[in-house]
Order: sequence, then structure tokens, then C-alpha cells
Amino acid sequence: MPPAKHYTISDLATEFDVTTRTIRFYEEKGLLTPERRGTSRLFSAADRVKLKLILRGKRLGLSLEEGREIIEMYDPEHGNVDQLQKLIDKIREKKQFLENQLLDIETMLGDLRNWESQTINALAHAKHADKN
Amino acid sequence: MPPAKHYTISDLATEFDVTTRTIRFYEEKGLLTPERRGTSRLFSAADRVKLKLILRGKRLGLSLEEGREIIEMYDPEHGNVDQLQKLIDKIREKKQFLENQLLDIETMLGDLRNWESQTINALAHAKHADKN
DNA sequence: TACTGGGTTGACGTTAACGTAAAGGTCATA
DNA sequence: TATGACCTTTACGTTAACGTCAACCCAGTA
Repeated sequence: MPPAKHYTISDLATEFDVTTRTIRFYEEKGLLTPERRGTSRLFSAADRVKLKLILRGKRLGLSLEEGREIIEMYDPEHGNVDQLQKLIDKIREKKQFLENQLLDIETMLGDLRNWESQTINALAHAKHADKN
Repeated sequence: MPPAKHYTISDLATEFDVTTRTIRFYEEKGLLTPERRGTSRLFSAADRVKLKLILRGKRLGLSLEEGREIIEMYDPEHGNVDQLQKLIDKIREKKQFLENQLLDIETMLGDLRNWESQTINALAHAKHADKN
């Protein structure tokens, strides 16, 4: 069975758990280009994929503009190797950034754990002092 | 013995590479509480540490409000173990989130690399076309 | 004296990514 | 016929974290 040919705005909204406003906003920004059946929007399978890519980008902390670059990369017409390389570099930077963040977070977790045990110790010592 | 006892607003601004506006904004939000020498602000070593913590939080993707929680944790008066545990959990969540993002990014990098080689291949086979 | 280089308080502007009405069309069904 | 469930456009509102003036004061110095 072939996948559905077209989707309504709420089809996509419910599938990807976003509001219809969000989808209309993406169209306004030129990220999606649905046809019309009368006044209503009709989304193609390609639109669906684009939306998926945009949202994946967002989960990675990319902006909509960066999402736009991605969907353009996936469009064969714009699939030029130089731009693609630029995008790869960008994603790689992002990855580096995240890795640094993880390191910082490890440090911070360590600090907090130390602080925690010190605080617990202080409390315990206070209790003991009370007894005396 | 700490080196300098007090700092001007631009001392801190240049040291941490933020604008004075940013520092005043943090004071407005109650994150910093400098004294005054006449009308000018005088920042203590404690203020300096707080600013450092806030900015570190920001680098980790925390909001200023979350930064506030952190500096309150570092304040012995508010250093209660339950709250501290909550904060640790929060940071841990953040860490988990980042780790998931990293995985997604690996996936995406893989996709892009595939796309890259495919595109290069396609270009190589279309070498007969007019060069640009 | 005039200038330069700090500092100060308002207070309005900016950006991203939508939220939230308002006001109204279309269509199937009870 | 009317109700409800969809859809539409237009347009102002929201939030965070400052940016960017304007208009001012004060201290040192050439």
C-alpha cells in the first residue's frame, strides 16, 4: 500500500505534535509550499519530509534558517557539494559545541555532588553538636 | 587573601567579555547586588563569583532563572540539601538531553556524508556538462 | 576652560518562534 | 436548519536577554 498522497494541515500537526499555527508559520517563512484545494492547504509527501527535517533540526538546537539550509540540501536542485560541505562543517561545529557543554556539565555535576556531601556533613555535625 | 577586593562594572565586563548593560541587567534581575560608592557600583569578590556562575550556566544553556537557582545553591544560607538534590537532578536531565542531541547529530552527520558522496558521484558522472 | 573617559538612570527597540484572538468560510450530519 | 468540526486570513501579543539611544553627572588632565 502506497503512503498517503496528501495530508491536511492537522494531519501533519497531529503526526508531529505541533500546532497548525506552527505549520502555517513555516509556510509563511517559505519552508513549506503546500498546494491548495480551494482555500485549504494540501501537503505532499515532500512537504512532510521537509517538516520532519525542520523539526529534527530544531531538536538539535538549529534555528529555522538553519533548518532551511538543511531542506535545501536535501533538494537535489540545490544539492551542490560546496554548500553541503559548509553545512557539514556547521553541524560538526554544533557537535563540538555540545561536547564542550557536556564536559562543562560533568564539571558542574562534580561541584554539586561535592557541595551536597559537604552540606550533609555539616548537617550531621550540627546534629551531633546538638546532642552534646 | 584575594587579589582585589572590589571591581568596577567595566572591570567585570572586560574580564568576562560581557557589556556593562548585561551586568546592570543582572543587577536589575536581582542576580547581583553591588554596593555603591557615590552613584557608581562597587562589586565584591562574591559578586564576581556569582557572575562567573551565571555565565557558566549560560554556556550550559541554562536560563538566567536557572542561573539564579545555582548561585542560591552556592550561598550557604540557602544551601539546603533537598533543593541541592533538585538542582543536581535538573543538571542531570540537561546532560541527558545533550547526550541525546549528540546522538541525533551523529545520525545527521552520517546522512550528510552519504549525501555528499552521492552528490560527488553524480557530479563526476555528469562531467560532460559545461563546467562552471 | 575644555575635553576625555569613565559612570548613572530611564525607556524604547530587537529577534525568534510562535500564541492567541477575531471574524469568518465550508461541509457533513442530526 | 443548525450545530460542530474543520479550515482560512489578519494582526496584535508574548518572552528572554539584552541593544541602543538620550541625557545627564563627575574626575582627571592638557
